[in-house]
Amino acid sequence: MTEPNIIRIFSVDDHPLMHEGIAALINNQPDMEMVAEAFKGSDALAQFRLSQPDVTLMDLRLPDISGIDAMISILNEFPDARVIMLTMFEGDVEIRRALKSGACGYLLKTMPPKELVAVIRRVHAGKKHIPTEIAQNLAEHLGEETLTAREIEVLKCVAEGNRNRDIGEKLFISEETVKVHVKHIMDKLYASDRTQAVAIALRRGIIQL
Amino acid sequence: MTEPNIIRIFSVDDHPLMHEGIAALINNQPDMEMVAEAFKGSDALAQFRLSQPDVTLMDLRLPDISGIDAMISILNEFPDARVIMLTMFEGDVEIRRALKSGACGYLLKTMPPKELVAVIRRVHAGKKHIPTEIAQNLAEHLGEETLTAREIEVLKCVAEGNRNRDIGEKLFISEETVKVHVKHIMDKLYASDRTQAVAIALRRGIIQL
DNA sequence: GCGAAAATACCACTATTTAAGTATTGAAAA
DNA sequence: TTTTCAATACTTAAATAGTGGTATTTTCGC
Repeated sequence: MTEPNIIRIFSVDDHPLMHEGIAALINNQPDMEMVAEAFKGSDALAQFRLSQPDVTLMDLRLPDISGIDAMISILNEFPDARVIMLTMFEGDVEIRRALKSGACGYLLKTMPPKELVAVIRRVHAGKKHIPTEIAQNLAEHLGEETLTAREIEVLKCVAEGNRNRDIGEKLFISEETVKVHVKHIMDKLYASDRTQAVAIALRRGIIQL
Repeated sequence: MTEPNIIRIFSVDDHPLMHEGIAALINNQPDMEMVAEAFKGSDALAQFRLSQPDVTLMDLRLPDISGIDAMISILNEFPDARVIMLTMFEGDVEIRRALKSGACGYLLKTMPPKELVAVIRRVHAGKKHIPTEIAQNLAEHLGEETLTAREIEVLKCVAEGNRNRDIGEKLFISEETVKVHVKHIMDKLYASDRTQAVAIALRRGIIQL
């Protein structure tokens, strides 16, 4: 039914125009074929089941669930699925999470089309691929400690303008404990105060608005 | 040289894939034609001069200068240019600035392709177009006061984690004056503290990281 | 089970921010 | 030209945040 040696591609993206662009590019390659499209994370698994693609291009930011979670649900059922994360730009935290969760590549949408098809071929051949641009960003924060789940919870409250006392009440812990968390957060993010901590966390994708 | 009644379109976007998508869409329309492309804001004016398009699609976020500034430089030389701002999503401040600077429309990249071509036709016919989605967002912040240039300067320093005293030294004003500015900023943004002020300003596009 | 890391709590102290006023100056707008 | 707005400066007092300790409990990986 399908020709041999044709790389079957599935694209998940909520931007119809980006879909068009990717499809035009893919279908111009003699060794590639676009076999399915999804616009929402919740449709991705079903579409994957139907089309059984060789390579999946997954947008990180989707209207319903995160592209990473959509990928995880696919990998859960199809452990051999090869997924390339395709995104505008996110902080190092998202990249790390995507790779740790099993992504075979992580590409910026600003890349030249040639590079995209090259990476698709590499990934299809069983390799992993991270562009130097992104690898550099990863390296910058390599030795740095990551925030714990509790610290992120606290940081979100801080970003909402809550006082330490109110954060304590919300999370059912004492104000003193909140202070300790905030101090650890500032230390880990190299922030001089809570305000800069929030700004840095937003830039790095640790929290979102 | 060019057929009559064909809408000549110029696209400025730093995403090659988006370019492809837009071009594919445009060239599929019987009454439209893609006549030029630019990937940087600094190239936009020169390309415009060469191609003299009917409608320009301008990405807000470009690698070098802002899409708004690129549009302004075009409108400066060609006051009748019709520019549609095309973007992922930005805060209300950017939208306001784009429209005030002379944009004929402001579209989200998440829109269906049909809508894009419809808006291009409307704009080409001399109308302005803002989708309800965006109009709503604009309305939300309608009566709210805008920050002065000085307040934005101060706010940027706040976001960088500076103390009021240090901000004063940086901007050559007294710490007391900084306090007044910060107070006004918080009042205008309905923030309970400087931290939330920064978070809100980032979301609304008043400052960027 | 052991050791490490995380979350919790308390104390005491200092630094900083925030509130709520008044007031002067220059520039822009009506 | 008057009026408004923005920026500037000051004071006082209270609230909040940040620092540096110690210590207990739980959870997780080895």
